Amino acid sequence: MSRLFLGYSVPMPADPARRSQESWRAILDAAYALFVENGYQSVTMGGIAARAGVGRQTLYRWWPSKGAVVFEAFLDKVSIGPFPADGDFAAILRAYAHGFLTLYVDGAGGSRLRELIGAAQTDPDLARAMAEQWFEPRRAPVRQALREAQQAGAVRADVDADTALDLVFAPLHYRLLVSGQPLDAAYADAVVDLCLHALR
Amino acid sequence: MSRLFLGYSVPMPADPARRSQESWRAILDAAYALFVENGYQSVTMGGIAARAGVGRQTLYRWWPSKGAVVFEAFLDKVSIGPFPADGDFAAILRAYAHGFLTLYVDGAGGSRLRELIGAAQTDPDLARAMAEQWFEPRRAPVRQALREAQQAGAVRADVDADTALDLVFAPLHYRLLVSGQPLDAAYADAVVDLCLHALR
Amino acid sequence: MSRLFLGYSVPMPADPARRSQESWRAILDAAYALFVENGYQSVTMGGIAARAGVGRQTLYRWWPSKGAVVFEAFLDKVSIGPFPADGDFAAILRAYAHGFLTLYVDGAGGSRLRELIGAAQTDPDLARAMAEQWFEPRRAPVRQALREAQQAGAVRADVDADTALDLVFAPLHYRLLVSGQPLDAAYADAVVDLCLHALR
Amino acid sequence: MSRLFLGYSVPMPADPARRSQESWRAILDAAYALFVENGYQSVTMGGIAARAGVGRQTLYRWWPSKGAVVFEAFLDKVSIGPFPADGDFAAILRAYAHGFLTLYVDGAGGSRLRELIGAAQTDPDLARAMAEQWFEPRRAPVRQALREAQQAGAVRADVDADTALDLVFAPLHYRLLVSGQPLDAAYADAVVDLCLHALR
DNA sequence: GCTTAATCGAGACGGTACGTCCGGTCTTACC
DNA sequence: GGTAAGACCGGACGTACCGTCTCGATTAAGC
Repeated sequence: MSRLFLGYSVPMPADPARRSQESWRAILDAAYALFVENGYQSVTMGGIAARAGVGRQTLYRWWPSKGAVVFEAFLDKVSIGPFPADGDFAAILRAYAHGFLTLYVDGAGGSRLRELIGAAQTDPDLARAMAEQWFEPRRAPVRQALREAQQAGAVRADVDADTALDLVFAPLHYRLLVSGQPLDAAYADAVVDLCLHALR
Repeated sequence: MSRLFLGYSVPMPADPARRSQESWRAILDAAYALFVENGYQSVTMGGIAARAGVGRQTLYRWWPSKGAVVFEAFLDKVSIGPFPADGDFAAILRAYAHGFLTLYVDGAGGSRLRELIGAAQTDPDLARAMAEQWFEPRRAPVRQALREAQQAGAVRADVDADTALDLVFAPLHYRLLVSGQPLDAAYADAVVDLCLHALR
Repeated sequence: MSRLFLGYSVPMPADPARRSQESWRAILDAAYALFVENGYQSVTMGGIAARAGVGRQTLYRWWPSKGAVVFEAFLDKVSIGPFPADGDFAAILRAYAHGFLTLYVDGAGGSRLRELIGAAQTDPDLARAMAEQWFEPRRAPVRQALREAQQAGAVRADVDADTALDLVFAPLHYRLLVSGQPLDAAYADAVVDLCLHALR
Repeated sequence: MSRLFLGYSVPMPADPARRSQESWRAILDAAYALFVENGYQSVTMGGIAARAGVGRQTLYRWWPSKGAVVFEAFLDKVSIGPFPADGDFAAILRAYAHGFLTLYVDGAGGSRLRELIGAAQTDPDLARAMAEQWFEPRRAPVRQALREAQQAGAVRADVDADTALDLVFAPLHYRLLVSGQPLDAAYADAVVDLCLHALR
């Protein structure tokens, strides 16, 4: 038997109700602190356990890998938004674009997200967990707003919603992960404008 | 003293003219083979050296890290294009989009590129090298074609060229690296169409 | 408060009358089976508990250590003798020598005794328990017979009884534990003969 | 291919000539110090490596187990004798008996030997190594002296030499390892006297 | 019969040692 | 001086047990 953890399928580790809340808290705190301070690479299972004052086995009992712990710690600490979810579609789009931008550029943990995405390239479970737990929840309201705008006739109805969403989310992450070119407010605005133009 | 290697700054390791061509060849072949067969994570410096029949020190003498060797091996083996560089801008854009798509989806080494990009998230030297040696050379001709199209009046002149390029390159990499949604020809076409619409 | 267990002094664990007879039986059976099958080293408290279908705490409640459980299981299962306790002293000596020999060479649990003696070298409690519960009960009748033989004038009276006993018991255990030389019936006979010669 | 180490058969670890003399010295010193200070049980491979300022892998490269390291360290540090090897057989016997006695009772490392013998009960390689490298070299001169005494007619010629030797060596080790009764000079003398009586 | 307390199976917990793997440096002998 | 070979120190890995602890469920006495 097995259970799902953030999309991970791991051997059933008995009853989650029996796990120690103190240890769980201490582990997430320690993992996040080490992640933010020194970066993903230098986080180690042993280091997290030591900082949390916890046995190493306790980590392995509840998480299958370093990526899983760090990502759960990330989810536990980092939030984005909330943003206006109704009203002008253009404003919604702009709010989200600037929200991501701020997170990636300013935020302590946010600016480390790219390292997590990097780790996910060789860890399919982490990749799935991140897609489901982090990205999709942030795309969903925008997708909803887009559909409403399409029904209202403010946006072309012949475009697949996810493809349209990618038009604005993708460039931000492309600069974050790939191109190395500047990622700033002016760029976010330009992308949003082009996107709106494409969708009109 | 130091020299530049693919953007890496490494301590000057004596006279490059004296390096063994056989070893160099064997190392790149071994590194690429291991990379394609088992993935980036499981490539090790020792493994490359053993497979190449080479001393471990020889790797460290000429490359600063695993990422550097593997990326040079990748550059050595994987190519994309050439694509038509003049004529209809839309056709050029489409050719490039499909070129990347094919590489990432079909190609042996190409489908491993995402792992290299992943590694680059915690290795700034590798990130710079990849941006300069891999991505920029593939963007340059498209940027040139875009500018000519702008001068010809076929494309809006009030858009920054790199931002415009991102509109088509970014979504492909976003789906590759982040979203987990399908990356196929229909998507590439849709993205190109939207992009052209935005730029008209 | 504390109680004595086979020479161990352990914290008093409440009322022994309340202990579960089923668990006690199952534990001794499991411990002995694991000991005989895989040897002392590979016996673990957790392994015993699992095989006995018993909680780990139940072991720790009634026994202070692995050595204590295994030795009690050993005592519970392994016996030697009885041997003729009166009559010719030489015959008694020979009977005991061959009894030990058979146990060590043939017996399932007996041939594992050397491992228990080994463990006792770093566990004073186990050493004491073994001396009192295993070795002394087997020496006592021989000592008694020796003293009677001394009084009857069949054996020199100027020799300390324990020293004399050692002359025959020691070589058997020396070959078992130390020298690695063959331990067989011919050797046992030779030792007994020499011993009798020394004591005449 | 493999090589012999103190009777151990281990996978061939390349050229012993290349091993670091400094590390080798530091390891034996550290192992012996920890052994004498805290006892065999509490010696760990990691502890030896740390105290020696050596990588853990270096231990595993050259020794197959804790027992092997500690025993080599023991051999390196602990000596016994030399004793007079010719002249009166009784005197030789007495010298050896007192030599062992002194080692086991007084000596720092010597009094730990029983723990090594204990470990050997579950480690056949260690048992063999100890028999060949420690015990046999100490028995050999006495065996030689015994044979000369037999030829000179001072000792019965109808007794197997090793059996006769056991008569005096065994009781000392029996009290050390098994019986828990006092091991002192008076006992050693009594044993030697009885032994000489048996052999006359 | 009811309550109360100790024992039971189960298993999570903080630790410690294991033996392996790899990173990056160094040494040696050959070319 | 570059090279193949490989020993070296360091340190992270994931596993196995240790001995303690907490949890309900069960059981057995004493009221």
